[in-house]
Amino acid sequence: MNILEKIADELDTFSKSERKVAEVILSSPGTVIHASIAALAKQANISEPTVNRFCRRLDTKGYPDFKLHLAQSLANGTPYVNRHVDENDTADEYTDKIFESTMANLELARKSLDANVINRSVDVLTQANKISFFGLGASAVVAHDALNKFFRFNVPVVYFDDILMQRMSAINSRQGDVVVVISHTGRTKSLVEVASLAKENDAIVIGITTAGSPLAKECNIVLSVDVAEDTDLYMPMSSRIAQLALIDVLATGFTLRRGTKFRENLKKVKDSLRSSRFERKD
Amino acid sequence: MNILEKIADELDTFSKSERKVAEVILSSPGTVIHASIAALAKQANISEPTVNRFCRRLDTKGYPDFKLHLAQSLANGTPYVNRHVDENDTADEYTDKIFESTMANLELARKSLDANVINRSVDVLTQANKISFFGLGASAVVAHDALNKFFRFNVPVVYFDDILMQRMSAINSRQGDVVVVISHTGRTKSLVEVASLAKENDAIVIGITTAGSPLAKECNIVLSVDVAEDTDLYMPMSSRIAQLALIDVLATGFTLRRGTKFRENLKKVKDSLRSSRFERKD
DNA sequence: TAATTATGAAATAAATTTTCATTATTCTCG
DNA sequence: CGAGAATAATGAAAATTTATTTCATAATTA
Repeated sequence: MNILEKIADELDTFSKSERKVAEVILSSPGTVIHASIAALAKQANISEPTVNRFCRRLDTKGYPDFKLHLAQSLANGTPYVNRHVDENDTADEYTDKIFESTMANLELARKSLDANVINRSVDVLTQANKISFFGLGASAVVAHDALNKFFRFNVPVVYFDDILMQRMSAINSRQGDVVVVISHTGRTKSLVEVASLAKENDAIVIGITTAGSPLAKECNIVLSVDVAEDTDLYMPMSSRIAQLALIDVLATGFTLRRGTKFRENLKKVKDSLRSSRFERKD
Repeated sequence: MNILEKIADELDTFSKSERKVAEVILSSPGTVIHASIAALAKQANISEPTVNRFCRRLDTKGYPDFKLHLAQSLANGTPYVNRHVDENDTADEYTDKIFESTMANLELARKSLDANVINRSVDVLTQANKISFFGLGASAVVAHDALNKFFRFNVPVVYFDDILMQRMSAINSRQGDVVVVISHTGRTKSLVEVASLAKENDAIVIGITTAGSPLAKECNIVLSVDVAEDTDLYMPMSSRIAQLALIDVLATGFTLRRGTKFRENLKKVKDSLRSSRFERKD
């Protein structure tokens, strides 16, 4: 925990003199980090040893160490945090808030990912005869993106955002096929059914969803991506971006696993697009 | 600027001994903040006054002050930077790198966005009779996502990722229509044509693309999103995520502009999905 | 009122900075 | 090119500043 919060938190447990220092620190931490122990003691009208004891009480090694902690708390001024858009925000404000929330959620998502599961997913994907990506609504976008990426790998890959097509495709799957089912909540009935059908037909089912959800239960491998609830404006926002980053991770793992030759191929795919583009003049 | 970056930046301008300290600091800044000036001097095989002079050179008041700055630099974690995936990275490593690069690029994109342009775009979008989103390849995913969002607003909205459909749609556009054309490079010939056609037919064309690109020249409004080049593995990665965040911003701006009543409507749309979902037990 | 805890003055210790002499480097001019 | 003056860089030691410990006293609690 941030040392400033800690001070605020333990304010009641301090002795009279300690509280005096605490208050001085809380009221202008920015000044304190440049003050000597003598200056701070004077400002708080207490003695230097008391300041020193105060520092130790907060699990620091002494005054200089305490200042270090304090400086770090202050530096963390604006870590990326989920900040909610407000009715009266200007364009500048809501733009910042959305970007920050997105970053905060990516950070969260990153922490929640398990490298072992990613490794296993990559294993499975590299060995697949055919890869299918299924999603609905916002998750359809993620599936669509996955198609775009994996399509370049010259692997049979399909993507459906239509319930019926998904069902039919799932029913027709067979051993060696991999089905990636994407749903943030993991509670969309038809998708859960699709996952279950694919599994019954011997496909390996990878779920990009919340751990413990009904969908997760139907999957062989669950890639769970934690993000804060998408409360803003009732639209999925951060969750899909975290999922997209995960797709990038899987695609990257795939190419790394396939080796150098394979990556030269990728370059060819990219170059093949050149003629459809205006040349760069620089 | 972060003092660590500053040290790295000015490395050439240092004297021999100063460079020694600099290197020790850069290689393990976390240790240094807990070291005394004597310890650091010894570690770098130089004298204490040299360390002191080094600190002053970096515009700090002395060694303790320098440590404070250093601590603050460290507090911000490792600021998100573009780190490229390496051949031999483990799953853990490439996952981290991809997430970090993504966040770094979001930060970049955020800085490059102009609130005025966003405001104008939102103005135009809220007044549109019909909104079209066009993109190809990776940008089709972004257009797809935009459809998903704007569809909820109960506005006529379409999305095409097919060149011919895009052309036809563009030709049929009329005054009051808004066409949003998405392309990171802004050099895809057919999309530039589509933009130009739409403009000729009196639609307002908003481009989500790089400033100064051929596409940008055909647009009435250019929302330029700067990101570092997508060099990794020859696939668009960061650019599309920045674009998606921008779509979030536009959608948010849209709902804010439309007012409270409108947002209640959104909630209804969301609630209408409930029956297709498994209930949450908690 | 005794026991405990909190506090500060003074002494000590530690760390940092300054001073200054020495050494290394760069520049100038023959 | 090279000697030597000028300048800059460096470190040893002293001085100073800062932090910590010790211990006696005051305040609080039991």
